[in-house]
Amino acid sequence: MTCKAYHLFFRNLANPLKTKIIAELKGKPQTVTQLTQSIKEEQSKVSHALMNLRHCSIVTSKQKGKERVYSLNKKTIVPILKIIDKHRKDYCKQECNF
Amino acid sequence: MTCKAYHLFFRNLANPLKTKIIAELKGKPQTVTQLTQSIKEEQSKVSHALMNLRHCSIVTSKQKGKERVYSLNKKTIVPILKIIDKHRKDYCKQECNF
DNA sequence: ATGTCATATGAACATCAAATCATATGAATA
DNA sequence: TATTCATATGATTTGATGTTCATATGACAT
Repeated sequence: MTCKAYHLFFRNLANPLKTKIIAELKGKPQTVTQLTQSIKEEQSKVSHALMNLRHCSIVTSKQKGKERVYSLNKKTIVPILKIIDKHRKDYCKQECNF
Repeated sequence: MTCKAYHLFFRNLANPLKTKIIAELKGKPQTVTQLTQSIKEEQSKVSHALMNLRHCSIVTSKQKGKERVYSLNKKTIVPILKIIDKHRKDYCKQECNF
């Protein structure tokens, strides 16, 4: 089992910043600036994170004027999020608040 | 979204050693010694990895004489592995061999 | 063409997790 | 209870990953 891209994929779900972004994009597609505002993180952090997410096809982007709009690739992510929720219910106790 | 246990959970899937162990245990429950042999990794590495996996309820263990047998918590993991496979097919190209 | 807004990139640094190594615990058996 | 086999644990080193900051690119408007 040595699929680099595969491990990169899950590293995104192991990272608070990236899951914050995923959660935000679950609501609606957003530009980088919108994201930085809604999750209150620095622009370059967000851009770096989005780059990783894009490489793993977790998000897609399209140019719109001088902005770039990022969308969640729901096809792959939504089923995973469901399992996350289930697992959280089963095994995540009081220390959780998301 | 600040669930520590949740991110710990996915860190396991982001780690080659731990996914190797998961893949091995998919076949059948095994002792630590069996695992170290089948995946050819050091005992303490395997033990440390198993501890993490256990904390996240990805594996369970039961004592059997002086050995300890580890089993995969298939209820949670199998659906995730299915999504992994699908994602691999969709987005993982030639650089993958697992 | 220049300026401005939006985003991306690179390199240096900081942080955290994994590997390592030595040792401890625990169970069984003589 | 001393010994051996099996596994776990702790401390340290190492290595990878995220953060930061400064700067570059790119698109649009003037």
